[in-house]
Amino acid sequence: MNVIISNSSENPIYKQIYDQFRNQIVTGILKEGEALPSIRKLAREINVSVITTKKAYDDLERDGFVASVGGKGTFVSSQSLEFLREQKMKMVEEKLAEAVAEAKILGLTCEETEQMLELLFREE
Amino acid sequence: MNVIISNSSENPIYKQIYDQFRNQIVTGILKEGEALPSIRKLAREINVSVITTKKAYDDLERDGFVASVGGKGTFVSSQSLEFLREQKMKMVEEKLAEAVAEAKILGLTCEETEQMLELLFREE
Amino acid sequence: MNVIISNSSENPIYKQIYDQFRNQIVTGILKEGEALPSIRKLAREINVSVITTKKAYDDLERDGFVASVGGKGTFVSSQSLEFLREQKMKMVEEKLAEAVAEAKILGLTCEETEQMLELLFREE
Amino acid sequence: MNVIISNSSENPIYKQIYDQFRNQIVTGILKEGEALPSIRKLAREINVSVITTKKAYDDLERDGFVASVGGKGTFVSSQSLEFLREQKMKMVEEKLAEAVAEAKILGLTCEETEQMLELLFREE
DNA sequence: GTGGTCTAGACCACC
DNA sequence: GTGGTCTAGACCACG
Repeated sequence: MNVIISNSSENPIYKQIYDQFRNQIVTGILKEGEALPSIRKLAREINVSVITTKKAYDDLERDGFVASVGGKGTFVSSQSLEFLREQKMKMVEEKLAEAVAEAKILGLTCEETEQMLELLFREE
Repeated sequence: MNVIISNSSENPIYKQIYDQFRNQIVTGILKEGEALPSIRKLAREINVSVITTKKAYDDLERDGFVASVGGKGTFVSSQSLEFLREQKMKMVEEKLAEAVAEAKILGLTCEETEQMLELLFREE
Repeated sequence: MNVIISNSSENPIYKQIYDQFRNQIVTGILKEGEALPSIRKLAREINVSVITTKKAYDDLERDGFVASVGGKGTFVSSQSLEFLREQKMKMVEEKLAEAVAEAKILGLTCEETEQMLELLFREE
Repeated sequence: MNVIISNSSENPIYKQIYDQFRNQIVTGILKEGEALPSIRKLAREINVSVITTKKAYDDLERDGFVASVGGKGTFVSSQSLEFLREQKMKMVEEKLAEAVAEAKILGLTCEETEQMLELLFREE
């Protein structure tokens, strides 16, 4: 199973599930047409309520990453590489924008911030 | 009044108050020894409950930015420039680390991420 | 219920709750992973406001004794015996330091103070 | 002036004044019949309200340490050495009792606590 | 059910 | 006036 849940995370469980599948889809680990585990099977394996896995799958479907087929299962939607790339950029950009906003407020220069970014990239 | 509250923000009100005063302190807008508005005056002006402003001030005190003196008021603590600089870095680094983690997961290179950062810095 | 509140105590109620849970944790009566009563259940049982029990739990969390998990409950954190022993020592030392300061001001010798301590220990 | 006030102390100002005069009396620094500074003079010198110094003097009088003579001033009461010694012991004992109570709750032995006391005595 | 947040009042000690 | 504490409700997200 490619989903790992942390009870101590600040993120709600349904969001953790959502994020991990979305990441696997945009990075190509889960490919177009591939089936996700059934909500019940997943719920059993990671020990959460079916309601919780259902909510994660609903959100994935709402955002166009998967499609539910009644009585069959849930499958990765077909998407252009373009779309996937855009999604990736958007996800990083959101987080990055917050950091930049903070840096601006605090009067850090672009160069200082870049140095921090490089350090963080090399780490770990 | 130097505090602006957004009810539609995902951040709780007390956090918004906390953030804004913390920003003003680390950037030197509020200086050592200066008084913050009283919890009741602030509560009145931004239309929130006293308990909410109190919680923000409690958190600021816990983190060493201000000191509350019963019957007197709440004042910016004296702290080294060192400390302020460290705080600034820490605040940006936290956000930046999230962005970098996301970028790594999605397979972006350090250079690509830096380009996005530069763009965001120039913007707006 | 292992919590007893005195309205006539000089300590605020949230502090009384905090102290009693902290004591039970450092002495091992409450063990790692064990659940504390929910803030609402506790509030009902000892007849105080929810906000008061919440404040006690917040403080316990801030000091690393428990972890609150939204929608789940509040649980004793895992911590080393080392940490617990240190906490114990710190708690007694704080009070003892006050007594020693007073004794010094008043010109009592170490021996005199020790005798008082022994008497107090044998008592009751 | 033998009174020092700390605005950052958790003790209210009137209590700080009370404590310092009481200490000076029981240790014999202020002797029987000696005059305390007038409430107004003291208030001016330590920069607090007259109401505050008045409250401290009232409490000292209530507890038998000084006597106010209308239009004259405030003077240290005559007291037996016996009484002073008892007061001293009582003051230390109160603080010590708290420490011992805490130590007992936490399962520390008398010997362990004595060792801490000795350490604290030698320090500083 | 749980915790997280918030409101609109209130009383107190202190200055 | 100030901060410190408390109450008795309420709504929300989460499971």
